[in-house]
Amino acid sequence: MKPVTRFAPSPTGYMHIGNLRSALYAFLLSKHEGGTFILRIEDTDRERFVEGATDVIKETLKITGLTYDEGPDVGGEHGPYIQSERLPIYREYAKKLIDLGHAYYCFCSKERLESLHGEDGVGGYDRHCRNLTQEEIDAELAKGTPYVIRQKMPEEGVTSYVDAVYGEISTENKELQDQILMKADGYPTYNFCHVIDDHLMGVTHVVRGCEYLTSTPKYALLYDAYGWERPTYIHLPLMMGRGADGTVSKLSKRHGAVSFAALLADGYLSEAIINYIALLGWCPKGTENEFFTLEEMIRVFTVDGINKSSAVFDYEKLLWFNGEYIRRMTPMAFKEAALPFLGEHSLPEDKLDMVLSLVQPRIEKLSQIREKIGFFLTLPDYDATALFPNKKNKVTLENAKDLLLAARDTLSEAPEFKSDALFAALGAKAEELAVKAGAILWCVRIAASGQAVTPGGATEILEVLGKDESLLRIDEALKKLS
RNA sequence: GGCCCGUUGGUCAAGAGGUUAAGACACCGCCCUUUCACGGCAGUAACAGGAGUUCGAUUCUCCUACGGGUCACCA
Repeated sequence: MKPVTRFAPSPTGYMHIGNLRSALYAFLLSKHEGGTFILRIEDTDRERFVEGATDVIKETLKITGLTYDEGPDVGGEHGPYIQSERLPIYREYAKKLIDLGHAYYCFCSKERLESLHGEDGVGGYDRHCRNLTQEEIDAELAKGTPYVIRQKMPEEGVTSYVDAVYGEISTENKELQDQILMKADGYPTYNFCHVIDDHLMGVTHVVRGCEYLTSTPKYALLYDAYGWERPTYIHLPLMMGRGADGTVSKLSKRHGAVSFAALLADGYLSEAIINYIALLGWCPKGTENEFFTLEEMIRVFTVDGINKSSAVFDYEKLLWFNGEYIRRMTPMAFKEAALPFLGEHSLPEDKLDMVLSLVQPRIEKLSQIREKIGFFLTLPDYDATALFPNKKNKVTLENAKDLLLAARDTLSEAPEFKSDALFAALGAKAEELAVKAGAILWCVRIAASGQAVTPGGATEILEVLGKDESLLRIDEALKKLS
């Protein structure tokens, strides 16, 4: 039987990369064996519902290439795929569970429930309504008392299941709370509806974060109560973030950009993000390669490569991955990706292409483009006495002016303002003056850019600037040096 | 606090009783070079601690410590 997996996010308005990784693994697991990947929207919390949030989810899956076979917009034989549209189903199954003796009505007020909790907020339900008589239940129902439906946990014994990653997980049944299955507002809780849906949708492998590791026995019990076959559970190690104080905890906003959209906006590439998070908690067998397309991941993905211990999200390494991906882009692809990050500029098309080719190997995320190319647009105010001297090229404040004057002569006579030609001409000039080519090139580059570190060498910068602007900038430098 | 899970260099990680304990990021050095970056080469750095089991434990068991997760009418 081919595996059926699902990604079942809540529409919270943004896609956390931890969630995205869960989606990725679920996708890879099913696709590795040609199975089915389902998208299901878990929107049963009406208070947290965010307008348009479902679109964010769909958009993210589209960009990343995690195409789902069944879901809200693509349909499928197990729909609807939005939980708020499945309410009658949950009611039916809740009723059935009561009849089966594994659930019961609870009429306790929220006030009463709160009084049960200690000052630390920890404390469970005292099962007050667990043993109401049918008469008492009917009376409350007739009165219209608001109620919830709770799962009736076994009072003794042990419930265990085998997780594909963590192995056997056992819990004493006395540790299990009679958790709420149906809320007073008629909506189901996650604890209930995800089980119903997973079963009804034929999900064979439940892939999710390991924050569910300890509550899964309760879900397993639900499967058992209905007489359904339990799915294979695959809990994933958590993605952690390191705070400024050095402590680690579940990756959250205080650790930096954690939503897929925020990462994109910061100039990270979708492919790089996917590649990086794939390797956070999973390691392909039999290869040291770290670069994978989605197709390659599908081919090599196996559950036994999934790690048990949580992993700290390392922005440094993501940045490195991103830089690698940027360097591997075709000039055309890079241009397309870079355009939204360029901002206002006056570069003509041909010059823009050259600038981009200079910048592409030197940035690690697209948002770094602007600062890199700023000097092309306007010459920064710079301190000549600090920038010109350079020991390696034997440039001093004293000879810089002469070198620049010589360069100016050469450049003003240059028939063609192209990098290669200028490089040759300046080289010849250096030879004539018996100085290192580097000396003259250094001076020119500083004058042309006004900064010590630039994308591209001196003559490439000159070509982009053009003859007039280049000479202007050299004159400016000469003024500063005198 | 109860319960559950985890622990290999700063980070991600390979490893499956006998290895010089891989590799990647970061860092450091050198080379290349028209600055920087890229690229190439080299280097620093790890099995949390203690008991067992075993001829032999990073690897198996137990304990401790530390870290994390979970105990909602959130998912």
